[in-house]
Amino acid sequence: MLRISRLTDYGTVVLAHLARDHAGLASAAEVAAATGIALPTVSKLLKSLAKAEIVTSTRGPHGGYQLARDARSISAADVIDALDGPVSITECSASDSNCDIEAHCHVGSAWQRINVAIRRALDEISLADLLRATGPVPRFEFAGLPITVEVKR
Amino acid sequence: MLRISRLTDYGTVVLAHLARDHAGLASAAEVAAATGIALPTVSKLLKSLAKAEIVTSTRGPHGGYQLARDARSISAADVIDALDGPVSITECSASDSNCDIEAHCHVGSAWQRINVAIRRALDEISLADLLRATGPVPRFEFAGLPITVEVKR
DNA sequence: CTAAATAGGACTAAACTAGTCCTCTTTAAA
DNA sequence: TTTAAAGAGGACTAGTTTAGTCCTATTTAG
Repeated sequence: MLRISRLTDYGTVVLAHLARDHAGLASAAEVAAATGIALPTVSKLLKSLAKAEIVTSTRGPHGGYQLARDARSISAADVIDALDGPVSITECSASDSNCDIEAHCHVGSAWQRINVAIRRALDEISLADLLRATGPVPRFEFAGLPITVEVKR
Repeated sequence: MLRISRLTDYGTVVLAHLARDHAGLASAAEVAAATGIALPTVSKLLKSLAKAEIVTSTRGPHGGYQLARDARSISAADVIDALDGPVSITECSASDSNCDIEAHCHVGSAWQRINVAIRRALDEISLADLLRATGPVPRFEFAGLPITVEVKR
């Protein structure tokens, strides 16, 4: 597993549409038509994204949504935060840790370190990067060893 | 979200116990007592880990489990694969993609690139690394920019 | 032979997710 | 000033997933 929710995935598709069609306002209905995602779902997504200030909304006739800032200033982490809640790889890396086995746990900090690293990587990936069909594959390092990235399976 | 399941988290705790207590066989009951995780759950975890050849099992009285190989040769990705199924950040990055909106999707490859990168990072983190309470925080790079890792929120 | 241990899988309850729908508010235009 | 197009906010439901338990079979040391 270790996956983002389908809504977050759809969210990036919706944002991608707004970023491409950067002329201005697009209504939820327009986005739904363009992306093939059901209107109530698009509407829900855009409302969440507006609340997170990733898009701005305009009410009334001819209203709609548009990106609140440049696509390069919107990170994958922003989108995940808005739609899936904060990234935390384990329950105990979330703030309200009430872990039953904490007293016996010898691995807590390790997952948290991984979490910070993934988090940071997602912070650095912008919507603009997501839009580029081709481009550099992210590179990771661990413990000082550079790692070249290839598809493995 | 973007989190591993609680079972996988517990799995690392169980493996940590086996790695620390490297004298040899430990029964599921012993591990349960040492970790504070309920016996049926520990048992289930160890069965899955045995199937994935991360631990070896010995039946009969005085039987139990032990690591199948050195803790440095067991990666976080191995554990996640065994307990959570293969890592794939979105549904369509899994092999059996049957995405309804594929025709409209402009972001597919991007998540897959992120997925590969996270996957690769998890491949490089060993159980031995997880056990070190302190140690280097993983570093990531994206698009050639080195990123220093700090706790951000 | 017996008992300690794992193997395998069925099953249930709880939690979470996705998706829909309803009512209210805002606002442009007739 | 009225109307209708749009978003805001939230309640609700169905479906899926996950966690956890339990039962029966198999293996094997003593």
